Amino acid sequence: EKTKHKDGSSEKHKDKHKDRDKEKRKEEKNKSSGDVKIKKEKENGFSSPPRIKDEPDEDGYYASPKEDSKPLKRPREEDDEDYKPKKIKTEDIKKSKKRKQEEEEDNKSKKTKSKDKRAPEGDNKKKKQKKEEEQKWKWWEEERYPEGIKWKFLEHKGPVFAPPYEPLPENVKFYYDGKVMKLSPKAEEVATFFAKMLDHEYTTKDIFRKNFFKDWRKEMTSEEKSTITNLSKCDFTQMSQYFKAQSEARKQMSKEEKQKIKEENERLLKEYGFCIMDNHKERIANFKIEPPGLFRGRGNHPKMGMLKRRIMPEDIIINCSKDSKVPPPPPGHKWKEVRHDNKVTWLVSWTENIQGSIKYIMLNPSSRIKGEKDWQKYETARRLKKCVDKIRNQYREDWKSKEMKVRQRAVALYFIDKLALRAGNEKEEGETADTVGCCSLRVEHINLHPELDGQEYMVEFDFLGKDSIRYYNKVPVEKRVFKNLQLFMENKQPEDDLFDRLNTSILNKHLQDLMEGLTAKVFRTYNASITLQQQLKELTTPDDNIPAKILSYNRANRAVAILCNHQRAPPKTFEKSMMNLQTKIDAKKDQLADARRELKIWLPKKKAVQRIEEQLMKLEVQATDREENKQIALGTSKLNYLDPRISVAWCKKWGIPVEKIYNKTQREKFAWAIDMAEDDYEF
DNA sequence: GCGCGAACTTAGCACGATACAG
DNA sequence: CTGTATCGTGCTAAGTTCGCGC
Repeated sequence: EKTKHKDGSSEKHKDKHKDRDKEKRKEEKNKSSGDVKIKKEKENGFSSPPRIKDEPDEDGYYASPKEDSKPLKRPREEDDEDYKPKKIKTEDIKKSKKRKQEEEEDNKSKKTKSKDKRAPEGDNKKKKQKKEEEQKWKWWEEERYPEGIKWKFLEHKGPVFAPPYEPLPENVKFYYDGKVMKLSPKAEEVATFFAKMLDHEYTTKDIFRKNFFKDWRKEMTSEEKSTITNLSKCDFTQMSQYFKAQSEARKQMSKEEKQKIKEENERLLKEYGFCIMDNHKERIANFKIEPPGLFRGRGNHPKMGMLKRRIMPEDIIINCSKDSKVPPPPPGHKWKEVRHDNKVTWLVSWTENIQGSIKYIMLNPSSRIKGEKDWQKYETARRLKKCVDKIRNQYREDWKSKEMKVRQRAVALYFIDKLALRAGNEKEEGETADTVGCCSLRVEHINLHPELDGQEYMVEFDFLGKDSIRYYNKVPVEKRVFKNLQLFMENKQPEDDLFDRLNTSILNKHLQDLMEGLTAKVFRTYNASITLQQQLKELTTPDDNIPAKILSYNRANRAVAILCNHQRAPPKTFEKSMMNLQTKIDAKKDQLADARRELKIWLPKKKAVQRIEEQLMKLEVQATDREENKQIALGTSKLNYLDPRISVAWCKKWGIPVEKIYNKTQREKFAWAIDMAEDDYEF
């Protein structure tokens, strides 16, 4: 009975999606065809990491032998316990009880040994060697604040505003309907935004033009408004050429001029790029306010072309501590508000005019406040590791449930787990591009094949996900899942929701019951990290040299990127650069042949031959790596999904310098992991 | 339980800086 | 030394999650 659809559910959804233009959507992003598809299929084995291997081994897992010798002072989960009693909120107390049972033993063995760094209020180290100390500050060895409190002291200089508009020189003309027309400053500024984009394809798109023109007219004087009634009669070519010349001139600048600009940027960074948070100087991520311009969303965005207005001090909310020096607004201006909220991490905020959402200035990933959160994220994923088998068994049971919503939840969770899909919140139609995640999948996004490519129960996914990146995948599923999907699709239109009894809120609430802190995205983190760990084990050959090992690392990384569908447009110069590399390889081969010939005559050349062999090998590895990486982006997973301790441990185990894996910025972000992970770290 | 805003993480791309080849 | 390929960074859009008020 209960598995039947509610009456009218189909109707409701039909209505909701009625004017979506399916065809356009399909066309939108076909860049992900060909190679990626093939690779995806080839490496699909990685999509569902081998379950058996992942089982935590009861004894060895929680306490790794090395842990004792480490001054790991703040085992996260323990700390939580410490702080919980102080909390007032009933919900937190409930949580803490639950957690106590579940995982008290985790990290138990980690002793807090080193004595020097405890005091958080900046003691003896405050003054002496300040710079060096700051650079090396190991926040991960200090105590955390109780949950909810983000800082005690915060001082900063406020944001850097976009440079003011510089009117065009007199000789740069704008023509309307063939006649020269002098625009008012405001109208001119907006016109220049359009002129700068003239070469982009999207200035030819109807929506873009319509949105732009509407917003442009708002900036015009009434006279301009009455004259300029048709965008197609506007001639921006002189403006466009002027800007091209400008950017050309910038490139041609002398060394001194470039140096001057560089110095100016450094000055800005020094002055505005840092804040003081709790006795430490921390780098700010985005201290510059976004300049005005024309909005270009990703994919087929209904608001493309709209004017992103200039942000003024009067729009700005400053957040800092009461006892700090409040940054002064620019002369003649006032802040919208100054507040002192230490329950949040941002320093500056304003409301943006396209979606009406709030934008923030926050700290750099290397900061304590971001790093702690990142660390915590991976600890949550590791907790999932401990109970993932139970959860998997549970959702498999739920496939048989009498209740439709339980079945839908269980199938959705299966997708999230197996395919690392995103949760998929509902989106307001007409506000953003039409993209979906798991819970918001529609019937039209999947195709069921009882048999395909020689496999049974195949599901073919084809939809646009975050950033309108296409997700295309064919996966075999269990019979029960297949049957359920058939049931969910019964009597529905293509534009109806596949999971009509489910949304992210319902799903996450359920997950919360399965494990504290569990949400849909934890599965992505967990599966990404466990895949990396498992792939590294599988792919690393002990006898390989360093370049070959790094290729293995990149391949493991790639498996994750494919799992998470992190694509990129193939670099514009890809073919060319591959050819260059091939040329080099051929040259190296010749050189090797020559050297070998000489060797026969003159034995001491042996070393030279070896060197050339090594160089050749390096080049070949590089070529393979590049080819395999054509449309895969490794950065996103490396930065957001892979527990850095896995990579650090791998580097230590095989004697690979960590610089080969992480560049400077990444090493700063992952300083905590580089410092604490030993070669035997287990995710 | 729902809708909504706030806060914070995740995302790809453009472009400038840097390395490298000629 | 200069032009070009590659790499790193900045930018900011687009997600997820949480908590609040009804």
